[in-house]
Amino acid sequence: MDRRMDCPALPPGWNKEEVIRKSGLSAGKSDVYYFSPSGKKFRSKPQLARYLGNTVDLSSFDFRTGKMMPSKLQKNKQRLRNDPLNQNKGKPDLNTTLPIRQTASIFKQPVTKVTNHPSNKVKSDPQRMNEQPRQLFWEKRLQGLSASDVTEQIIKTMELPKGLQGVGPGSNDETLLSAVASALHTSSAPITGQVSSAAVEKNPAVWLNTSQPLCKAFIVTDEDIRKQEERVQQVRKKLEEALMADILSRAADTEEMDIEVDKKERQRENEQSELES
Amino acid sequence: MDRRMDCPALPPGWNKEEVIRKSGLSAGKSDVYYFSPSGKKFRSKPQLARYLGNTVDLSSFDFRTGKMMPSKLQKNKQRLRNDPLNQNKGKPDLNTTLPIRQTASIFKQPVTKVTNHPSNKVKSDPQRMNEQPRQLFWEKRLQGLSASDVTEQIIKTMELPKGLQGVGPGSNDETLLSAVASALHTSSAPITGQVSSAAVEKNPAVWLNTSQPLCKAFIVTDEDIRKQEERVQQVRKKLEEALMADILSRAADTEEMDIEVDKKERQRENEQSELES
DNA sequence: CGGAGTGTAGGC
DNA sequence: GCCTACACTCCG
Repeated sequence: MDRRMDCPALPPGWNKEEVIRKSGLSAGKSDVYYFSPSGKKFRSKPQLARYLGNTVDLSSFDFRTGKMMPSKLQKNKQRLRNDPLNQNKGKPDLNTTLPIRQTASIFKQPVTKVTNHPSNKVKSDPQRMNEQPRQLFWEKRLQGLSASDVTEQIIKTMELPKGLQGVGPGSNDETLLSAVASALHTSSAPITGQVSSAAVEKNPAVWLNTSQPLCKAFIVTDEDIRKQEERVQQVRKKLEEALMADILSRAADTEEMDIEVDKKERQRENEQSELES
Repeated sequence: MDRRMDCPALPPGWNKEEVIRKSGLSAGKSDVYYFSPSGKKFRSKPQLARYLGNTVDLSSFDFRTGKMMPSKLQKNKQRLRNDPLNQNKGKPDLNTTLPIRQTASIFKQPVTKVTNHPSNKVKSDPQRMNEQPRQLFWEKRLQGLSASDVTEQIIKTMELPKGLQGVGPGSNDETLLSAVASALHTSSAPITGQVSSAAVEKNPAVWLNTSQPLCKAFIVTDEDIRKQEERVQQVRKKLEEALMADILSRAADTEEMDIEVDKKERQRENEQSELES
């Protein structure tokens, strides 16, 4: 297969290509590439995962074949296979698994799960635990960047509440947004802004709090909170509708696949009990 | 140790490097690599042995530490330890072990051992048992190659007896030598040359004997054999002198090591008998 | 396509 | 269980 083929395991519009090496020590081996709907080329699973973030779960995705391989999941959990409590074949149990926040953040976002059992934990990214030293005004490196969705359309910038104001040289609405967004993604500590923002301008080395973004301290009113809750409700409703439509449109394919998987698993189990009897 | 170090157990010019794995499931473990004088990288003992052939005896070589470990030799012979006949600590017994021809051939050379017991065998390389189809005049691919020793010094070419003459297009002394040497290394059949060498030039597809080198048939006289025997005697004497000098120069080190090994073994045996009583 | 770095089957 | 030996990935 030397030409681009559809790849059913990825979202619609993604293609896969396999190119055979013609010479050298590795002649006859092949390289696999994926192409996003907009044509961007991907050469490895980490590269793909970086791009898709957690919009797609690639943990069981086999890059070479382009298929989901349930066997890959067993790497960290050999234990689960014959567990009688575990009849849900590979799908995570939403009642016992801690979820991951479904944003497009480049970092996994912890979710606090509140129930009445003391053993509940918060998932968090261990890579973030060791905080690194930072340059003063390091957020200025983010100037000129803009967000885009998976089809590479640039997402229009966001209106920030009037209460938020930047701090530091050359501060404007764009850098303010970057600074606040970065702070939300890179620390789980509360964001309070720079307390002594007048002093910061005069002697940043002394007065800048590097664990806070380049924005002045601000007040969040009850009214702010109520408005935000309303917005979240609306967006969730839209998400629900989109997910329902997607689930319905895939139902036929998925059902076929599940039936095949079930058949094979049952067969294997039968063979096993025959051996044991 | 993350930088290339000299490795005294191997020929001069060989280096050893140890690299710690930085990430992944095996983080903290290390990989050991060797580098030939020309810079080729070796990642395992079998790979090293394949390259060095029998120019170096690696049977007691410990790949991870880069040292000769006499204890490694005891793997196949726990039984011999307390044998009063066995005072030669780990050196192979030349009376019972079949030797390997000590040439620099890239292939192991079988040695015929003639005694009066019917169970004696000839060692041979199983990789060579399946003979491959060959191109006519395939030896021409060897043009321009020259032999070099382990320190990469090019070895000056060899005077061939006047009786030997090439056959085929563009034949000269260099290709003749390659052809004869290859034949000696790749087949254990007698080398007789091309019988109908005039006919070969006219229709090689019909008259060329591909299992023989591109040289005319020749006569080996008794005189040739006597001269060659004399040369072999002389070279063996030089080899004996070199080996003696080497053994003497290493004696001090080796003795120290052997004493340590013996001490530990005796201690272990004492502990063992105490446990058993 | 090469090669450093990591994964991993199979031997002990 | 750990290690050896080599396959493979990923990125230059």
